[in-house]
Amino acid sequence: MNVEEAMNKLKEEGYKHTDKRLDMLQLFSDESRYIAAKDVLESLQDKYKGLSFDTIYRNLSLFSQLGILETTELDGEKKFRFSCSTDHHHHHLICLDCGKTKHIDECPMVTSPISDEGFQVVGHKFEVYGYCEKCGETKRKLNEYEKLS
Amino acid sequence: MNVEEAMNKLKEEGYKHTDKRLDMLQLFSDESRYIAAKDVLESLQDKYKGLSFDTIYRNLSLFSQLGILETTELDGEKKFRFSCSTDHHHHHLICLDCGKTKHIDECPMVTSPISDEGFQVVGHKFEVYGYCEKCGETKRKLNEYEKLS
DNA sequence: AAATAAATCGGAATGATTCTTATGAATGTA
DNA sequence: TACATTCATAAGAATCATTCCGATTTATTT
Repeated sequence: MNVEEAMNKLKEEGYKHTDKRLDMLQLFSDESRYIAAKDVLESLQDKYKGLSFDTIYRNLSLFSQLGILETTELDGEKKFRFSCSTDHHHHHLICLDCGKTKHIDECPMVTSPISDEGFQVVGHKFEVYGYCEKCGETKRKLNEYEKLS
Repeated sequence: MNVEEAMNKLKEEGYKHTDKRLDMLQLFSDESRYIAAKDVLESLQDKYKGLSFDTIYRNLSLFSQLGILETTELDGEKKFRFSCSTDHHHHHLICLDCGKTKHIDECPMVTSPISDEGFQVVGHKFEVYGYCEKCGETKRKLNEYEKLS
């Protein structure tokens, strides 16, 4: 999935092509990380001065419905990222600071699937959390600084 | 961990013993399921007429800090359950309707641990979602009913 | 260019959670 | 037991993310 494919999908499904939608998709396509609604707004409100939260949320939710974006819930916020183009099922390692992700190819539900007669299984979530190199370094420096004062 | 141990832990750490805390813990100990703050309030406000959300949230967060409760975020809400007494690391299968849980003994981070030089890993989440027997049955019946009308 | 259906704005409404301030309750000590 | 101290609580205000609504604007179709 890329921006062009996503825009085509929108048109196919009867949704309109707008500059805001294009820019939103471009934003996600540029970064392999989870982004919250407020960050999307922030990125675009220079270009679109009256940009409303409603527009952001409506489009994020539309994009998710259409499979253009993946979503997760973290730290009290819904976060979104461009759907990975790899065609195999996978999970992510996620930076708790900046949302940056890395693929995890193994899926526990594939390697040792959970099934239970008492439960009808409909989905699963496997996420590994940590700090990416950059954010880890920032934390280390801040920590050092704190110790000085 | 049981209610008594939890109350002892509170005292050890300098927190006071109150009836509300006891009842909250009792509520969790009775049920092996994830419960949201509003449900805790609902369960206790017959007995404690002026019971405030603040009390619930403050205590839930205290219990979590002390390791008395486990927590997860689901459907836009923080949910809590009594810490499992088993001493080995494990995960849960969770009913999306009522929060009921079942243990999953296998952990993907143990069977095939994820590590990455670029990321400093600090945690992970593995949850399987579904519907328990009871809620699945309810859904089936509702569905049938919808078709009739 | 006009018609129409969808998208957007702006702000109000909602729902979960946290904060604040004054009051009340539990514990330790005399 | 009485008192002081410290923690816990109530009530409601404040905050934050998210959704909803009515009026207006824009993209597409004709």
